[in-house]
Amino acid sequence: MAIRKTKKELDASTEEKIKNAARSVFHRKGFAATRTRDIAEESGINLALLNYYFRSKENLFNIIMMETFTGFIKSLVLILNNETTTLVTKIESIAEAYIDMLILEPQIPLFIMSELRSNPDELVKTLNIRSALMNSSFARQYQKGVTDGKIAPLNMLHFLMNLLGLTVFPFIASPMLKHIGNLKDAQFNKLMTERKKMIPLWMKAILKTK
Amino acid sequence: MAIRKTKKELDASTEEKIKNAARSVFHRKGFAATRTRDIAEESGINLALLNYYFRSKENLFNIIMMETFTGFIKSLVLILNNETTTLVTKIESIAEAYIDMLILEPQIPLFIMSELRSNPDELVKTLNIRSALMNSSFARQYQKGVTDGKIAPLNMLHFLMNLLGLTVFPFIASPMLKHIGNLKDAQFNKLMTERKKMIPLWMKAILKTK
DNA sequence: TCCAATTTTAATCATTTGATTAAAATTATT
DNA sequence: AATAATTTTAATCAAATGATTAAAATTGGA
Repeated sequence: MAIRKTKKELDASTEEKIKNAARSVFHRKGFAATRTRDIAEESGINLALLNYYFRSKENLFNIIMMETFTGFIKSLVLILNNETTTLVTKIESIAEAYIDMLILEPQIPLFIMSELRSNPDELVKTLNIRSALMNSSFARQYQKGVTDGKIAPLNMLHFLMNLLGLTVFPFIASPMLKHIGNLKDAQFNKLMTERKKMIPLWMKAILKTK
Repeated sequence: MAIRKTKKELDASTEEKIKNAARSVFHRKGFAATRTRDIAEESGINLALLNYYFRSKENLFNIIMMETFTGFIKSLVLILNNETTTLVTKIESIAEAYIDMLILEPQIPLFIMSELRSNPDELVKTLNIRSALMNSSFARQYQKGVTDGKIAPLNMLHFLMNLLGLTVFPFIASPMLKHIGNLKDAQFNKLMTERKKMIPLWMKAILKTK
């Protein structure tokens, strides 16, 4: 006999509907420009339900922000901590994973960076990305490369800025870039897909620069 | 005899005081998070004066946005249109000019990109960066380099993304980067200053990548 | 010095917006 | 089916916010 689910479980749980709408609106407009009524409307619920389930706009936002940020960082940390891959493979994985992700959710980087500007690093500190990166397999491979003279002796942060700059920046600047190149979304995405192969080549060239 | 100035000219013109405060607050918090009262307070004026001089928050914002954006693009267009410099020199000039600018005004890129997301390209179209770039000295040098086989055959937009990504992105991601590297402002700026020399080297390496 | 024009202020409006409340509707339990 | 618990709604509140207005103060010119 089929298991009987409660109504709540059946219709995607109102709570989840609100969160999905909130995620969409917050990502698109940011905290300050988002009205709780926007979220209510987009999720097809009564405004009061938002406060019933989440107590406040701020609380709902913090939940979304936390999920979004951890989701964004998780892939990076996972790849950098993989003990079974080479440094070059890690670069390839990051370019591929992030560009795939960002083609699907292009608003995420700008959302995160904008909101981090107002929120004085609380969240960043909580997740402690520093120790996750500095003790990673990648960090050791990078240091060894430098010591062995196979990598130009450069602060690892430069490496990170370069990799993320090449990968993430185009999505942040996409309104400008689309205009300059007269590109539709599909053409822009095609360019980004090309970069999945190119960025590793470029990063290798950078690593060897003296 | 000394020329007698009107009171308006003497005390930096109320209008200018309001604009300066508005620029500062808008750059820091963005349009939606900015209260007209914030601007009034920061400029030491009565709230009504803002509307007396600028009619509305939106109008004042548009003025600031226009000035900021043109200021940001102007350097780029000027350098790329210089007929007397080589392509490599142009790269060096851009890295140097932008990093110098951004060390002084690090909020500008995030401000521009955030606001461009809501404002569907109106402004971008008005300035018509496309034609300014596509007909530039740089564009011709780049195409010639590709035809002569001295530059890897790549869409010029990739080049632009790379140069701006390496130069501008660190300032957009600075809250995260400062945390990861445990950096104070001065240390961060020192890293950025290092990049003025490194970015041209990296870009040259990228241009040769096949 | 006096007057008209400009600038500034204090008070107030109207709307927007986040949040609450009490009642209604629905669901789960007995 | 009756009752208790949960969920949803409509109405409303209070504070925040952009804007206006009428009066006061200041300024520049006659």
